[in-house]
Amino acid sequence: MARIRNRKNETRKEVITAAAARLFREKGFSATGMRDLALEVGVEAASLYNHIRSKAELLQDICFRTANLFTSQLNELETDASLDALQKTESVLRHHIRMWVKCPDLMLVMNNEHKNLEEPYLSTFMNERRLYVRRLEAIMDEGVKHGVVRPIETYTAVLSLLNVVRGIEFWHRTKKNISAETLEENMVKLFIEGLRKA
Amino acid sequence: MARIRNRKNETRKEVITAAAARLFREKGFSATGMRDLALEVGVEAASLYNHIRSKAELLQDICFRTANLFTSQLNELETDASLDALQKTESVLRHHIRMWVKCPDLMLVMNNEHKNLEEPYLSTFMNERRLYVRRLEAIMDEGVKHGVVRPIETYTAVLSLLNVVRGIEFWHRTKKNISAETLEENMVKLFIEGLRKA
DNA sequence: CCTACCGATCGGTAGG
DNA sequence: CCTACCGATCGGTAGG
Repeated sequence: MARIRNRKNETRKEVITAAAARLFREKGFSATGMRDLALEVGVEAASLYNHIRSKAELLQDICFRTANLFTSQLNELETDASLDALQKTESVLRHHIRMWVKCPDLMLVMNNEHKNLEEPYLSTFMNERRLYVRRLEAIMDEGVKHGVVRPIETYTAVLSLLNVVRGIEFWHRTKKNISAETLEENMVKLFIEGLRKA
Repeated sequence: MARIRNRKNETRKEVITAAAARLFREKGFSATGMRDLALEVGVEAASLYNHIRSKAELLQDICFRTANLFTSQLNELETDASLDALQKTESVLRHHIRMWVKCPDLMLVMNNEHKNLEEPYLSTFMNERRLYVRRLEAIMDEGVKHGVVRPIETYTAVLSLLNVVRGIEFWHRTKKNISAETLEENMVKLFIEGLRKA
């Protein structure tokens, strides 16, 4: 029994989740009503429940599926022996930049609204995030040890990397006259040059 | 008629506002109920209204009073002829770091919850923020022109500066074994070295 | 996918 | 600062 798909080949549930991400971003999870969401999708509120289990489930989907896009990139990267630690760091940074450029709704909801997750999802999410940070730290530590990264407190550097890219939200709003590619190159240069051992 | 103050010399309204900032940070503005706030302060919900006008007013206070701490620092800095543009940038960065270290609740609520402001406050806030960004851009542009800042797209650099420091939220949670001073020096070095003309 | 509706909770007020 | 309470709105369900 094939699911009904729209022109963009999305199932009804995917349409609802994308609309939810947009609204959760704009108004916040808690301030977004199921009636707002229904209006956005073009049905009555009660009809949403034929496709989703609850409002909470929408947030879980958004947070965990987005987080997985980062974990899986890191999985591939860690096993790549052709890159040194600074190159790996740059690759992670570029992945973050591209995600912020491509799907700011998902990134903002994951970053700002995950606190609305219910247990046990909240704890799982926080643990996954902590682990991700530690893995990045390990890469940078290796870079310092091998002399490609300036001797710096790598914990601070990881926190900085994860957050510099949040400026892209602002860039999205104003668009400016600068392309996504230029933005990426500028951010990479700024950050990686701050990191590179002279 | 002197207002009643507690041991920390805070008026009742100040106590309520500080508690509100903590809750708005933890749960978000919309998910925080006046009954939650009342519980935190130790009174009944109805009693809060002897000190504040509305829930919305609490958010306005937090957002605008915090924003003003940045505008006034910038006002002083701009008229200081003894500093070059890179030194001014460093001074702004240090101010941001110290604010995130000192009052993370205010910083997080201002940054994540200002979207819940009602008009005309929302527009006023967004305009003030846009202006602040432009003033920082002007400082960095001057730095590029005078050859103290690496020739980079300064808009990107400003967005980066405003956001690198958000990592401090994470630092607060874990504490690690690194002091606020070390954190500040690390962040400043990382960012300013990325900016400085070689 | 809709109409009709539920119990719970929301921000806030009246009156003392 | 409290008790008592209001209308509105919330997420979600029943039944078709």
